[in-house]
Amino acid sequence: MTTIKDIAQKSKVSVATVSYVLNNTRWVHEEKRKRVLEAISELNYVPNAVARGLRVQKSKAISFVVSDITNPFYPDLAKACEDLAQTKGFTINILNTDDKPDRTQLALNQVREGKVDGIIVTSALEQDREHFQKFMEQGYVIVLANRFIKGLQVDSVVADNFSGAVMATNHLYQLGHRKIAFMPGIIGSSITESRLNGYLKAMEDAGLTIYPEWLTSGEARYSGSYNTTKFLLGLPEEKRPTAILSLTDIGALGVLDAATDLGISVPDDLAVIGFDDLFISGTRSIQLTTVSIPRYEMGNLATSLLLERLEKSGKPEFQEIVLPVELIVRKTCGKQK
Amino acid sequence: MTTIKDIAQKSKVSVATVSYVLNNTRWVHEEKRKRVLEAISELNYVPNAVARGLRVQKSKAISFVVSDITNPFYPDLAKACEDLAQTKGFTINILNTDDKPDRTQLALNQVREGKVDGIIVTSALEQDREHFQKFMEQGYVIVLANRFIKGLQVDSVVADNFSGAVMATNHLYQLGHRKIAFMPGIIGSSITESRLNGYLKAMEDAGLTIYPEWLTSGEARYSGSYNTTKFLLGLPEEKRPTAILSLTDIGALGVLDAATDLGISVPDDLAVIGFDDLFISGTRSIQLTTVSIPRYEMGNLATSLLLERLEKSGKPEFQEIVLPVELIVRKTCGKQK
DNA sequence: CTGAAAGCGCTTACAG
DNA sequence: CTGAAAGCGCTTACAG
Repeated sequence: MTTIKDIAQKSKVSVATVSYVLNNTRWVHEEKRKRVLEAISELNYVPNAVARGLRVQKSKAISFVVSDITNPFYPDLAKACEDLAQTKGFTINILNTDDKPDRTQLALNQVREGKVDGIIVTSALEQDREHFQKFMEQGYVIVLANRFIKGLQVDSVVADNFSGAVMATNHLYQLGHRKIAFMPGIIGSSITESRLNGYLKAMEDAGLTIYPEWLTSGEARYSGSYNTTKFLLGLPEEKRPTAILSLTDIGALGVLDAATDLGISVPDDLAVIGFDDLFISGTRSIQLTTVSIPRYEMGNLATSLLLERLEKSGKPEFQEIVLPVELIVRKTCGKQK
Repeated sequence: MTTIKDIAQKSKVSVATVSYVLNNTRWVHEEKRKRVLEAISELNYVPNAVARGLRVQKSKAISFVVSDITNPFYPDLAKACEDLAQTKGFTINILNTDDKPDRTQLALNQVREGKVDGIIVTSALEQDREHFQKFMEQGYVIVLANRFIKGLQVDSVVADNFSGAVMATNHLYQLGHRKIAFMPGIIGSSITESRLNGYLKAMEDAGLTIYPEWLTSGEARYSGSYNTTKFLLGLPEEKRPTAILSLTDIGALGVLDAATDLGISVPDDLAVIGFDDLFISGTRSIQLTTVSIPRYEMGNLATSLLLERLEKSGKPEFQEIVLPVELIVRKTCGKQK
């Protein structure tokens, strides 16, 4: 491995000078400068980032934590993060938590260990609150994206999930549906809560009744949604929903498949709406009506918030950004009944 | 920030001793040991990984490079990598190349800079050959997954793409198809090449003719495949394929949608087969016949190859693993004609 | 304009 | 069983 010392020797200057030309951080006599540059290219030298990091106490890396990168929702976020980070010379670490709090701790430790300078978490849960609180008190920087934690003072960028759920529910109502079920996701997630609240509000405003059986899911993935749908569609006539609002598009796929397997046709006998607007949802074979979440923008903003806070170590106001969402009407709700 | 020195002072031992209890690397008198442990938990100390990394010349991190994490094929690979890496205390960096060679260079530099110990690249291209060659000559470690580079001496784990294409083509042939088109992907990728060769071989063995127009794609994504399909289906009768073999499932979705938009029904008027067997492909609305690629296993093996090579610095034989694939027959090819 | 030297926070021979 | 000290490869006050 060739180091700065080798370059210094070969070009007959001090290591200091090499460092200065490397970083362009002070004027160096043209001739020396040239010698240094030559030595660098001859010896194929690339500076050691770890040594530099130790010295300047910065790693130029950030962690991006997701609950499951395998869920097509997250790669878009991660991509946005990497795209921006890369232009600033930052490297990005991915960490899957599977929504397990101890995995999130692992991510926090990456910054305590100095491996990364800051962290973006898209998988915040209510039970993380104290850990995050303490983490920030220790002076570390974190920004929340996608899911926030109520009342926690921290930078965050989320979608307007409440309004999204209201819009979706109203859409169903306007189409003539009166028995509208909502399938919540994991508890402790602000997404489940905001969307549930939006649904509840819209149902109440419409004077519709909600059967407790409708709110049992707790699992927004494909198979959980598939099973819940079979349960819902097996309910006695009066309680059997004519419309299902799924927490995610992936979940909605489970709803669709369960309906198919039950011989129930969508949208004629059942309306379904998802959340996210994944690429796949727009496909001719799916045509899912859904609430679109601006994922790329969310990842981008979260990253720029983090990078900003990393630059200026002051303690400016925390920013809580809420991104607007949009109802994308396609084919899974059908026409006016 | 609290350092090993603080712990040493507080517990009245040397920093060496602290280090030894931290790493459990030599026997320490029980009493001192206890004092150290107490100090650690009282001061909430966590060792600095960067300093350690500099000292031992290891970062305990690896890079995982993909062409585009947004393509649902890759997250499964990445997940496998992280799952395994995490159990060994390794952290993983994700880097998207968009199939641009200079981005790949960035990844190589991450290891030259000491940020990561090794690298798994799933997006190798023929034009990377020399860079990888030199990289390895410099003593750095790399393993190729998914795509390999012919003749390059390096650890690799890929799927048996050739056989997959043969199986797919034969399936179509047995169903009665005689005009079977193949839509290649990016050139320089071993995947395009192996699958193309498999297709060519099967077509030849069956004595079928191939029109050059059939091989024009060069784009395995959705929109490229969509457009190519429109082109193929617009060909004069004799050259118009009755079956299309897409390089990927995502591409096959484009084929499906183009057919739909053209009013051509699948599988009655057009058979389509993909590659990958993404989750979505098995869904009731898609039911895509496809060649399944064992992604998770591929990521897992690649990671364990890398980790192995990182441990034993000797130069054992390079391993070239080829994973078997499977034809998953679903609904997009229909019955015997 | 330039260099010698301290120091970032660790680990690990070396000596006792 | 334990400690003082060198050193990993850089950057950056400090002094000239």
